Parts: sequence; structure tokens; C-alpha cells
Amino acid sequence: MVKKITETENLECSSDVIHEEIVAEVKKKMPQETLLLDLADLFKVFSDSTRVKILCALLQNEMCVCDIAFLLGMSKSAISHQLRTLRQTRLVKYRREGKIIYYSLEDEHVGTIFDQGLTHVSE
Amino acid sequence: MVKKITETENLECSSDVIHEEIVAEVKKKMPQETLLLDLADLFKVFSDSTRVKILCALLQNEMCVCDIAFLLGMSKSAISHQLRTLRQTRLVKYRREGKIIYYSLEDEHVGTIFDQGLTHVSE
DNA sequence: TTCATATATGAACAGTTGTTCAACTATTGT
DNA sequence: ACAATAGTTGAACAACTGTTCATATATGAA
Repeated sequence: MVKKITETENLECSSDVIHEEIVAEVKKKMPQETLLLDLADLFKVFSDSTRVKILCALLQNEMCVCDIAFLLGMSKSAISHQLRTLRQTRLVKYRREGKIIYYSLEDEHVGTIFDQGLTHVSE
Repeated sequence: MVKKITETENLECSSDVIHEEIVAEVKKKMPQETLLLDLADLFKVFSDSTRVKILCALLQNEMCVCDIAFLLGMSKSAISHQLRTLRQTRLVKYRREGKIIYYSLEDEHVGTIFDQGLTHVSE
């Protein structure tokens, strides 16, 4: 049952394209690599359920860390860590009022991307 | 410099909400948990640059594993593994023609979500 | 049947990620 | 000045993820 390794090179060499012309044309129209990396990174932020919940909450109201932690039944530290990610990717902004820091969405793009995903999921 | 741990409970207990009413109202309007989990899972598929590139290529043309592997300069095995993920999440479909298997996008939602992300990234 | 090609797949391994824990800063009230 | 509260942060750890490697299956040609 065990097949012997054939003597022909098994190098996974990339020379075996099948449809060269199509590949060439697709390659021409492909967006820049960096753009695609950024795109993946953007979706990566939306790929964690905690962050999704936070964004979903902020879609309704600005909120402080305590409130979000209570709403989601998680530790303030966990929420704070995730808010940092959301801050760094410029998806949320904040304002301080005394001891309390209020977080809110940076722009409306978040809502749009969110809705797109939701309509895809719920069908 | 080291602060002593105060004798008050440091339990990260969830009882310290600050804006109870807002939290209650946000909670009421929050989508179902399962829906949010599904949403995160959907975005998770888009969160890897290899998968993004594959989807971006298929947005233009149906392609076989060899061609995609050559286009992206990666091993066929790596591409095949990712295509499985994309198959399982019903984002791509395939048809066999002899030894070759052609992959293409399952529906147009992919393009829409993609474009939404792209417009956000490129500004 | 035997070989070559196109693709799939399980195990292993390295790299990444989310949460917890313990400490920290910043602000307010006493 | 001191204590309490709101939030941040670095390290540690477990869980997850993507690629590679070796092998497997499927198809067509000889």
C-alpha cells in the first residue's frame, strides 16, 4: 500500500503552471501586496469575538471600560487590552472625564463593514 | 515605590458598573451571541493574507491549485490547505476537469466585503 | 498495470494571539 | 498625604493557526 517515492524531483518547484496566460493576466490586475496585507490586518481586528462585541456595543453608545467589562462579563484588564488593539488600529477613540475614560468609534466605516458581514452571516 | 495591595477586595468582581442604565439599554439591543461569534468567524477567514490573495485572484478568474501556487509563489500544499478552509466556510466552490480542479468564488458577497475593507484601508 | 500529474491531508513545528495575574499610573475625595 | 477607583501594562501561559514534509488519493496516458 505504501507508494515508493519516485525518482523524479519532488521539489514542489514552482515551474509547473498550467494556464500561464491567465496567471499572467491575473497577476497584472492584482492589487499591491502591501494593500492586501493591510486588508488582512484590518479583518484580523474583526476576527476576535471580544473585539466584535466591544465594537457592537460602541456602535450604540460611548462606554467606559468598567461598563464594557460588566456588559460582556469579562475582566477590565482583558477589555483594556482589546481596546488598545482597537485604538492602535484607529477603530476607536477615547476621551477622559475625571477617572473615567469613554471609548467610542473612530468613524462610520466600522458600522458599514460590520453590517456587510452581518448580512452575509445571517442568511 | 512598590504599592502594597490594599485590604479591600481585588476580585475583579463585576459589580462595579458605572452607568447601569446605559449598559442595560445597550445589552437589550445587542445582537445574539451566536450571531456575533459567526461574524467573528467570518472575518477570521479574511484575516490571513494568503487567503486574501487567493480570494482576490479568484475575484478575477477561476483557477486551479497549481496556478494559484505559482501566482503567489507558494507550495501547492499550503494553497490546498487554505482552499480547504475557504471551501468549509462556503466562500469558494470547485469543479473537476480531469486531473485539474478549478476553484471559484461561491457568491458575490465576497467581493462586497472585500471592497468595503479595501476602501477603508486605502485612505 | 504502471507512471506521472494534480490535489488532498495528517502530523509536527514554529509563530501568533487572548486572557490572567500582579503590578503600575492617574485622578478624585477626604 | 492617603486611600479608593478607573484604567493600563508586561510577563507568562495555553490555545490556536499556517506552513512544511511526507504520504496519500484520483485521474489520464502509455
